[in-house]
Amino acid sequence: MADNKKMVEAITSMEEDFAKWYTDIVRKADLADYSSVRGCMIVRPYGCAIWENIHDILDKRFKELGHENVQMPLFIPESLLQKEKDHVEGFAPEVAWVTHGGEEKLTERLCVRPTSETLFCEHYAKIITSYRDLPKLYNQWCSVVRWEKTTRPFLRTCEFWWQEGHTMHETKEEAMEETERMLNVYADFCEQALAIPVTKGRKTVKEQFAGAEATYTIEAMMHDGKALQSGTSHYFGDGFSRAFDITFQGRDNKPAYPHQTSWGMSTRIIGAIIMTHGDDNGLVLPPAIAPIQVVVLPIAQHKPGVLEKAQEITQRLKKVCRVKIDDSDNTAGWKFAEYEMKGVPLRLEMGPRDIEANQCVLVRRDNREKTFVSLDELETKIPELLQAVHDGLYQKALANREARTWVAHTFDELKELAQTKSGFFKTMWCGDEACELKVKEEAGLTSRCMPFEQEQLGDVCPICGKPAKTMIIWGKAY
RNA sequence: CGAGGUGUAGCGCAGUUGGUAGCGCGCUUGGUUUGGGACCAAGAUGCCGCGGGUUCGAAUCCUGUCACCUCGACCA
Repeated sequence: MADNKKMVEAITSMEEDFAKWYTDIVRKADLADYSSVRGCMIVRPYGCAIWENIHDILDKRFKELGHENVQMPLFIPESLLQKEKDHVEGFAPEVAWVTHGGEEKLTERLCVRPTSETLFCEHYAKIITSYRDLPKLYNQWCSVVRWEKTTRPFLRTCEFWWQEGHTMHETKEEAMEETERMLNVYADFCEQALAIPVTKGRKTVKEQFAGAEATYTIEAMMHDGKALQSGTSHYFGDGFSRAFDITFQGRDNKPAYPHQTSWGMSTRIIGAIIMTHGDDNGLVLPPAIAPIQVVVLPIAQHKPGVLEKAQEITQRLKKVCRVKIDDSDNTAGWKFAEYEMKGVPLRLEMGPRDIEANQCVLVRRDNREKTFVSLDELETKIPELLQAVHDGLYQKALANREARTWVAHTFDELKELAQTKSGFFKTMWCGDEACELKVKEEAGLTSRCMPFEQEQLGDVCPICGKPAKTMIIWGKAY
């Protein structure tokens, strides 16, 4: 049996072709499909369920911190988009334009929102008049469109789903605190819900968001050593406020411009989950966002009592986890492979022999470790094992990041490392964009971030020899 | 946007010097099965990516176009 050709082709191994492995998982785990619209994906129910879980956790957290949800228009009039110079320059090359309504040509083109700063600002100008109106803490869940040239499901699609928070504050300090607070929300979410370790830091001016004064990022490392920007938080100062003429009367009775932030996390994070935890058997999902946390597989289910017992256990477990029973006619082996492909964190096997012994087998997805558990102890054992899977995933991801983090003290060393290794490359940096461009040209690396957790690796910039201002991480990014 | 590659059944693919399309899996029906992708039998499924052209005849040759993949460039 085992010697026969596999009935269903396995996915490409990571080692052989990481990019193909990735798309194999997207398709075979039923996360997403291609559509007839270039660069746009169909998020299938299983992928959608993951996104809904991400949504629910983040949304709850945002609301705890006082944010309110709104829905803005899908379209932005051209004149509105153009109000902030840097912003429009950054986005214009990749916006989609609506030029007609029915057969009639529009007097002004409408762009399909690539992000909604301008819409929020236009609205804020109307509703903010006094310091008593501040802060305004708005968030929107929606999809946006950016006409990307190269697309890959989840990682970069022309349309993607996200949340965008847009807040207005009385003072610079308050806005900067908000920027950092939301970055921390993302970082905690990645580590505690997704089991993805992230590096928090600031983007260089070159990599900063169009129109922002400061952009902060959480950078995650994928299994192949490439970096993925997993969430960003921006501080805008009062640039947009001035451009959109948003003013309020301050406590001192004088007019003032509010200080603004925006922050976002998108469906791209699903790509991060795939590439951080996945293996050659398929997807591996962190329990907190897994649509199915435990799959119950009755073995030899036609034998008397088996199916009934499995259904009874499933009902019971609904109180402690997201559980699904698969009582289809597929063979046990088929089901094992199927739910491994789908990344279900725990599998519960239950056959006639188990039932006789009042036990079942729990198998962890992350390491396939089997545990025999008494049916009376499931309610305590399952949460423990789900936690163990989470911890296992986090530790594995962390170990990969540590193993692929390198330090360079000279430019030659950096170039050498870039040639032979993949991952994060730490160096000191003088802060000049000229050096950043040189690293890109000669080492093929871009700056990922200047981490909040700094290390003193030396006194000079290894690229130009001038005094160093900061430690920076270089890498290749998705 | 540049270089290269691929489009044939739901999926993976074969299809010779042009002659009117096939295999495996999946799917449907019935039966036997079920502790690592089961077996037998009988079925259904094709605008050969799309548009032009050459030809008596095109999946096959020419041409245009669209999509996807890889590597660059670009990108919050």
